[in-house]
Amino acid sequence: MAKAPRMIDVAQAAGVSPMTVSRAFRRDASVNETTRQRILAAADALGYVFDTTASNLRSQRTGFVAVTIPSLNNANFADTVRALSTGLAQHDLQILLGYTNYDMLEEEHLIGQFLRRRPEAIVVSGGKHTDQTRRMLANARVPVVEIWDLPDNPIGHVVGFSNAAAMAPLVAHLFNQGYRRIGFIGGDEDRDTRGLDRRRGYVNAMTAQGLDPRRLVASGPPPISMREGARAMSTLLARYPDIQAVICVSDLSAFGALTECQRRGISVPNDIAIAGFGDYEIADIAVPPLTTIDAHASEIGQQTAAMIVDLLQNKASPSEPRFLDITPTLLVRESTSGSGQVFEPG
Amino acid sequence: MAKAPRMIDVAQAAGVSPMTVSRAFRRDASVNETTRQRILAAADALGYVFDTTASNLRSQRTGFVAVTIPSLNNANFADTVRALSTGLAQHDLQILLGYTNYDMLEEEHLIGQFLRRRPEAIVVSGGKHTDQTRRMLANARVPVVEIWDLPDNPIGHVVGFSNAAAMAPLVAHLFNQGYRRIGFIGGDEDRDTRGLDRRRGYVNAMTAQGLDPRRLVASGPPPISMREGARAMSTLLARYPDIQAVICVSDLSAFGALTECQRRGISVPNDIAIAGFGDYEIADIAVPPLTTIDAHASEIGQQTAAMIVDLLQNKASPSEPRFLDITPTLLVRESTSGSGQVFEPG
DNA sequence: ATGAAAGCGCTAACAG
DNA sequence: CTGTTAGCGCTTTCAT
Repeated sequence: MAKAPRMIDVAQAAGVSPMTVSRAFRRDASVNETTRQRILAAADALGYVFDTTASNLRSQRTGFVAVTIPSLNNANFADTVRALSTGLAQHDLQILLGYTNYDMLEEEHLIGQFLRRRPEAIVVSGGKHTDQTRRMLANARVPVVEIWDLPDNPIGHVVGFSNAAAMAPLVAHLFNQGYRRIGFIGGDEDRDTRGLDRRRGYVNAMTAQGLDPRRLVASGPPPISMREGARAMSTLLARYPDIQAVICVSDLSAFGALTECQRRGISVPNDIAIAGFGDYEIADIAVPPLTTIDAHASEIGQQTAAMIVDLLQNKASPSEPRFLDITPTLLVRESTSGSGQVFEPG
Repeated sequence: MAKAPRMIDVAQAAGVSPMTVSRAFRRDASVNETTRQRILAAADALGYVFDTTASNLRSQRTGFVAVTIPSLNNANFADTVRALSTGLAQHDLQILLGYTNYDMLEEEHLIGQFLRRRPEAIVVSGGKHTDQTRRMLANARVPVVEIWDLPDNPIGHVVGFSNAAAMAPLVAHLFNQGYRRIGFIGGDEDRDTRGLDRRRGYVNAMTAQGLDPRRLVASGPPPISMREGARAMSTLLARYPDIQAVICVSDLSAFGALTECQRRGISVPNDIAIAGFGDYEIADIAVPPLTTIDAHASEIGQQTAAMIVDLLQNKASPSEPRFLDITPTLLVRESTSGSGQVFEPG
């Protein structure tokens, strides 16, 4: 079993210099088409595999984009990553994916590891990070994009939305439907920053409507689960028997809450209305379908990819931080008595 | 804005040679603890970030393990990847994750790209690949592990189970419960190889029990969705009105089927029994809870990580291909009239 | 425990 | 369109 062939072996086999082989393996390079074919054939015959490792060092470009998300197993983040990945792949950029498990220290560790691999851009979920993480990102000398949030004090660029503001149209919708005693399930864990933001948004919106915002039940630490949603619904029913409607931090807990109602013979939406967040498939197919908020996960990924590609192409002129607000959309479904129309928040 | 510091800058600041800095940045290296502290302090002061890119080239080790899965947004694969990632991280191995979108040509492309990055091991989902992919993997000079399947003709190592054989205990269970007219939803798309295997397993098991295995309905191309499960249930009810029980290729389609029954006022399991595959959270929390098959997704990831770590440590002696069968477990729940006990298939 | 020399495999920069 | 030279930033190897 011989040693793996290198570029110089291909060059010799094809009767050219290594430089020409190098050019032949890139798209933009100016190599005679006939020569190129001969080189690729020689490479194939030898079983040559291009060594990105050496290329990266010499060219000072890795083609990596580091991405951290809280959880791998979350349809929303998966959609964002998929769109991001697709958009980046068209420009030969490859995602280096890490999940933080909703832990800012884990994120710090991941970012530290990723930076050593010299990514060309960095994407982080959320706007809350440890000081050390902020420092590392600020010094990273590559574009940083915070997604799925609208941080007060962004590190670099932003593609996201306000998790707090997103709740207002939903509270308004429930109010318009006649609901007054509206509860909230989820988001009292420090780690679940987006959950906390939604909870805060609920409190603000309720207060603004002159309603009592204190019917709050935790749904356990992230990741948000259906089971915890069901348990929280139990607690809510015991603690606030007069409850008329409940907003859940996620469609997963919302569905869990719905099942708890089913088990108890409580009719949704006749007895209690339920709404979620995220427009997961379960929300659409549940019986009854759940009112929810579409955060446009794919579009966040798509726009982030576009932004990164653009930033890398114009890297000579370090542009201003960009701030892209992808406003979520309220989807009214039967679980809150609606008739299925879509409201774009004002 | 000065150039990013290199190892030699840290060496000068700490009054040592670059070689000592290099050693200080690795765990096993023999560097005086005082010196090490001085070096790390100097590195910190300079804002030095270790360059893995150069390290990779010189040491001919990247720390990458390439992993391809069909879909990012699938709780089973996510669980496997999480366990795999955790197990590998303890040995400074980092996953390079790609998703094939259930497309063997996409897989081929991904593997080709990944090989250029010189991964130290490769993990692929399933045992069906293009010839070109098989060739690339066979020539990769690193361990290859096929997971989530038990291929007839493995490329290298295997950690998985027979998707076909997994169906037998479920068919037997339904038979024992008295069901005879049992249908199957899912898996007639070429791309969905595991779905096809389960369908084949259903046909085999039904035939073995002397039952009619022809009540089959497709549930569309992967990824498997709840919506398609509901649609397939409609078709099944129209086509085979005498149906008593239905096995679905996944818990997602099983839940979709359940919702279709709910919409039609069909009682599960009184009128029709429903079973799924994968032990997704939805199966446990649905009303009624769904009988399913736990494929032990996390354990597959864990065992794969352990195998890779072991193979890399003993790389001097190229061992025999290893073949690890992680037998799935049948979980009987209310949706098939069971009372909740667990059967380990004989 | 530390250092000096050499080079991993490719490509930037320049030349023609 | 193609070639030559040098070197990316680390670590292997050998020495002390």
